[in-house]
Amino acid sequence: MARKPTLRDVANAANVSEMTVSRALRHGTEVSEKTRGRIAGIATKLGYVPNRIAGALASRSVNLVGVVVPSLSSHVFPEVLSGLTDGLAGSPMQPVIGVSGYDLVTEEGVIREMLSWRPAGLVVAGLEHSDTARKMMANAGIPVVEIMDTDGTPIEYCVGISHLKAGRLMAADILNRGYRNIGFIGTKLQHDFRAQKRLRGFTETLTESGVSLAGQALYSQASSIAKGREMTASLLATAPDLQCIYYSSDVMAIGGLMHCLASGLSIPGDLALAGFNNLELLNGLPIRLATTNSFRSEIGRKAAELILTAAGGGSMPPDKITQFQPIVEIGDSL
Amino acid sequence: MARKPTLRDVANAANVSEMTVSRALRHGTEVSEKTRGRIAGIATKLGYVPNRIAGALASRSVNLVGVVVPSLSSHVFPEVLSGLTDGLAGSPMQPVIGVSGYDLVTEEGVIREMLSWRPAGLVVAGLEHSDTARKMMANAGIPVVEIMDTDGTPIEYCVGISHLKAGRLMAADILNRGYRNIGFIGTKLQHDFRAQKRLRGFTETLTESGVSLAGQALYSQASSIAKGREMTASLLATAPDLQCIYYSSDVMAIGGLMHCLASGLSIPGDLALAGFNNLELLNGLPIRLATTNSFRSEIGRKAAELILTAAGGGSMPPDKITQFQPIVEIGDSL
DNA sequence: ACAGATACCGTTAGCGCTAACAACCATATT
DNA sequence: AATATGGTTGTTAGCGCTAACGGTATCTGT
Repeated sequence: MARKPTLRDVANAANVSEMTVSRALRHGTEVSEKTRGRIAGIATKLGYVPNRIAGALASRSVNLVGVVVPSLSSHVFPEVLSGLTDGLAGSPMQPVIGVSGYDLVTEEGVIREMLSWRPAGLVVAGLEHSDTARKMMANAGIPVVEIMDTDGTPIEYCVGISHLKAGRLMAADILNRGYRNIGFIGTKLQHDFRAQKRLRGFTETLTESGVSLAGQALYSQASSIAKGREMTASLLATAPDLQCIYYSSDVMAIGGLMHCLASGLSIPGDLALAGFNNLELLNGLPIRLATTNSFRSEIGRKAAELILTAAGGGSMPPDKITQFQPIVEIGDSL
Repeated sequence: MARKPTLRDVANAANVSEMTVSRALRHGTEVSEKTRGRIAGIATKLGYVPNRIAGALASRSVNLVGVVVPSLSSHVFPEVLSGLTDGLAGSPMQPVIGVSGYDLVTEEGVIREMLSWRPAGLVVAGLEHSDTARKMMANAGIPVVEIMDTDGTPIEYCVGISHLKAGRLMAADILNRGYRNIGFIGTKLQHDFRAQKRLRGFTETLTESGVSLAGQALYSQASSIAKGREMTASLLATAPDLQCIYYSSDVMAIGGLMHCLASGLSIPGDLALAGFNNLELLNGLPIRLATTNSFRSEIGRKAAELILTAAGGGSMPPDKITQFQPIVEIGDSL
């Protein structure tokens, strides 16, 4: 009993052909209820686990959806994934998650690996990829959905928000409230293209009003409350008359809030704060931080929907790009 | 050019046998450098992507490691996964992530799905599984590592900490500091077996000192700062003379901290707080919260190591259980 | 009673790749 | 010159499953 039982073992034990077992164990149609039951019993008794590798090869179809995200530790992609999982629930499709680590070379490898398993669809975060990765996805012959971002040219489908616009909207709100001495604190700007775009949109709108960034601090590593707090302190040390700081993420903004709590700065009187993402984490804090809703789970759900209709041969929506409108939540920190 | 190119297409174009192409594209050994280069060129020109499904079926080996975790949104499992990914880096193994949603029935389905792809190894969170799931894993013929928890009987290998002990240690520390009026706030207790065990260990040690829980609040949904804050407020309303609260997670404890900040309670003077996990999130807060280190990334790394040596046919460690010792970080909140 | 429909099950021929072995050639060895 | 050696390529036979089609028995309607 060293070898795992195969379809043939079940077929022999049940005195039917392999095909009958295959039919009985999959849909159960075209097989009499009596033999179906008998086969099912024998299969469980033998501990038979179907071999999808063989099944996929024979049927040339795989019920997997590849999902490639930059990171799992940022609070944002897990929410996208949960939206995607919800959207896939009820269908036979299963998500397979790959992590690119915000690195295009790694991403290319992950995508290549995923495509070699011939998934039914591919969901990838971002619009920026290596040339080879882009070519592979374009020629994969499966639906490809790029998510999170809409500022760029998608390979095929695209679901997300405009981060340029998100930056612009926040800048406009900040300017409207009369702030002129404005700073920015960001992390991972070299690798996080969406954070770059928010900063670009933000500064563009400031410039249009004749305002320029009064201070800026960048950090190459990941966001954290501690880093946000520390960077806020040091930025204020170099630019003491800052009235408002825009952060590349909510987590960093919470760090800013912690600095204000510790040094007795009132918000928004002494310092106004704004983050991005509208994370669940913001609820329960001493003050409602300004942020922008990024529709993470909605994006995941919509991506799942696209993959499912495409894989089901359904008629696809004419517009390849699904754009959600970033919504600024003012909170009490502006 | 509708059909994806196969090994045969490349072989025909290069005027060699399929086998030679297969060899050239995999290890590159047993093939002259000249033809290897020619084949590689033709393969890229044709946009050939190897079909691992066929390869896996033929070679009866798959370089995937299945990983089943209850959730991705809890801050804790992403860290385990990153440790695991690090441990797998440099090997040909790739992790495939499945989410069980803290539900044993869902977990069984996810495990079945994973095993049907015949992975090289399986990593599963927790020691509690359905009977069928347990049987499937035991008969899978691959290395199985249960992680996070060591309080129970593992199927094969097991890497984690004793949550019973973690609860006991924290209780001892709290008692040592003289607290006698002690409460507990927890989430997901029906489904999170490890949180259950911490609570059990905690109350056991209290009982041994003749102390019983002076108050307790449970919530069935997921942890969040907002919920922690809210539950702290309501628990204090029913039990105003509580001196100390033990939370099932750091995130909930942060909520407790937020309540204290908002209502002017001093920590630990008016109320002492303790969480669990030692999340990165704790850094940068106004006060260092007491917590217990749960060695998340170390667990992931060790699990990867076990899978790799088992898959490589290496000699496995004699002890099936790798136990890390939970370390209480007192911080400033006790 | 007989064509046609229906339900059930079997046979054949792969899916695209690789393990295992066989074969060949050039060079080195005795 | 005969033999051995190692490097390089080809051939054969599946891996475990399913699509497509074929067959047989039972049933239906007229």
